[in-house]
Amino acid sequence: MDLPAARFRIGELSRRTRVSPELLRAWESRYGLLRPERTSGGFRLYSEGDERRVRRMRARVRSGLSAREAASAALEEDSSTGHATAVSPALVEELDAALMAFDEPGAHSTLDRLFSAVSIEGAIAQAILPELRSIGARWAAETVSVAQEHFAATLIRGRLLGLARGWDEGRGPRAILACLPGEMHDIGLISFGLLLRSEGWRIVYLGQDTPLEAVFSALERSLADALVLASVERRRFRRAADDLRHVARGMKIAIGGAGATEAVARRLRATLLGPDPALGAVQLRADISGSSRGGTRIDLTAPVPGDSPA
Amino acid sequence: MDLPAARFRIGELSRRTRVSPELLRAWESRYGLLRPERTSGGFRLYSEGDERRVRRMRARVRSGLSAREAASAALEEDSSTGHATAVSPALVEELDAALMAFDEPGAHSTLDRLFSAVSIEGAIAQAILPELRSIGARWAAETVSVAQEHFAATLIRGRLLGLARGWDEGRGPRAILACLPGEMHDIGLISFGLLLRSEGWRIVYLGQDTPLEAVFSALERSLADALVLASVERRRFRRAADDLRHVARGMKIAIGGAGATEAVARRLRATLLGPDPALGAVQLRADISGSSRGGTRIDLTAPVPGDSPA
DNA sequence: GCGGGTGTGTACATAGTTTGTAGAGAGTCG
DNA sequence: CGACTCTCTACAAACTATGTACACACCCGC
Repeated sequence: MDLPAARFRIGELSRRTRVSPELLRAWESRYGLLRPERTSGGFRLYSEGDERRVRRMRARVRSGLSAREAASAALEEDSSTGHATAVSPALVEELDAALMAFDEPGAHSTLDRLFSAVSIEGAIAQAILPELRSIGARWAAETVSVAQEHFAATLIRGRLLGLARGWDEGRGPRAILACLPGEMHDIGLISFGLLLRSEGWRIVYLGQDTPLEAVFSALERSLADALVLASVERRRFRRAADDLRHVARGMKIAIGGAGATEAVARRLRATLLGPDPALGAVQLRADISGSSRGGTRIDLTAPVPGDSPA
Repeated sequence: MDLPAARFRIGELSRRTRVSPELLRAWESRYGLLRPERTSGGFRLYSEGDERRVRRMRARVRSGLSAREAASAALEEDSSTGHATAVSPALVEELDAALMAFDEPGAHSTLDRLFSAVSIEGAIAQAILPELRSIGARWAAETVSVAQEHFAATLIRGRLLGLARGWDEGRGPRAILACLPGEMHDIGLISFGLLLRSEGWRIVYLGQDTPLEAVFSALERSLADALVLASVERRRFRRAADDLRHVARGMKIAIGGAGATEAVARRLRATLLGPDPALGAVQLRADISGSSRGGTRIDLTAPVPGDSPA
């Protein structure tokens, strides 16, 4: 993972983080956020670590902190936690072993270490979702029992929900997340919400099996920038489509989960989210700021065939 | 995700607490409610502790105290960390107000205080279950909307699941808890689990919609002393009865939820749990140690008509 | 009931702070 | 040479501090 330390200049950092070069320099001189190397001619040379620090700073600012406080938080977090960027495969194996053995304390303690070793988002994207996908695959191949699958999904859902606090605070754009009526598979959607949150969004999470009435009510209240709907079954989208269509006008809608197809997306004038939640979060941000272009699908609801098995 | 001591300015505090900046300053100068740090330029910098204090103040004001008394109460509560044994009705009212107003941060902060004021079990038995029952009643009377009910149930389920850690550790008797296949109403069962846990039991929690296969698998592994099954619908018990009957031999079974009737209990040779989880926990302990006496029914799954509404 | 005092939330004017952005002029890189 | 970057300065918008004023409700003694 330590590649030969790629270095890039301010324009590149600006493009990657969507923070203007002027502002990057201001953050450096005012708050000491960055301490880039220099070329012999004096150009700044940044590393990926700098990029992460900028992202953290930006997320804090979006969550309502002043620039100065955001910078000091981003710097502090930098030094305090020796956050690795990659999850050790051993840890994922350990998680899998605990889940397969119905070892609840073991699984929780592994998850504790996972979350303290890397960011929550990293843990989700690099360990939890891959593990769930792996379980799903083995379940399909019948090398994992229904009981094991159910245990793993229930434990992980509880853990993720425990992380879902203060979702709606701060200042970023706001997304409303809901599973369609009848849909109980919510692990993918919760993961997506956590990743979106780390991108600076505020989340209004409506959960499993959300009555459309609750969706409308949330829309009326919350000045949302986007509505994200998920279901593994296409018929749920079809059933809800008519009611949702007249919402689609003023509102950016995104749909995900195995039931979300291109046809449904066209019908609702919605963005079709791809199978990778991390990419999906970026995609949604891009969509909001203008260009609408369907990328890969996000598998919002089915990292495990039955995360709430039927 | 817990940021290191984030400090924020008055506008952010205002947004978080929904109290105007003018009023925050007035509360500070008039009652000394807050004592924020200052930037070099003189801007106030608040902490999360300040935020909590404002929320407490606001809650007291809403419940009828004068501003001056509310402030002194909020300040006092700050210093006294002593565990009360009874939940203050004001706190329950505050929880209700936050839930009905879709105020997620407010609800979480009220729950935080609830849990820190009394034990988790006390909070559940004295505040959360009554509140859920009250919402259920008002939902039936149509003074609470589907959206409100769904919001409250989803938030509280997430919170309770977050408490469900290390359930299976220790040395007490062990109970396996599961909702029958298809059954999604699990808030009552989780509450029951938490109360049972506080009675010293170890809990194996299988969750919503548990395949019978997962139940059997857990039984084989765990040397359990009791099996607790819940459903709001009688047909789920009927459907599962045959498969469960031959389990009933070596195992103490208890059933609860609106679908659990005396007839079903007789058929499964199970104990019928009453509507009050706290009593139910005591009852189950008594049953295990010998005498089997059905008391009142535990409403394991329906403190809210649709805690996972369909 | 009725004036006057009090408690409380809100509004405003004026001054100062914070922060993102912009431009000039010179230098660097490929 | 063109595109990019450097430093320094400036500036405007948004926010905040302070102090004062005001509207309204409530309570009190009469």
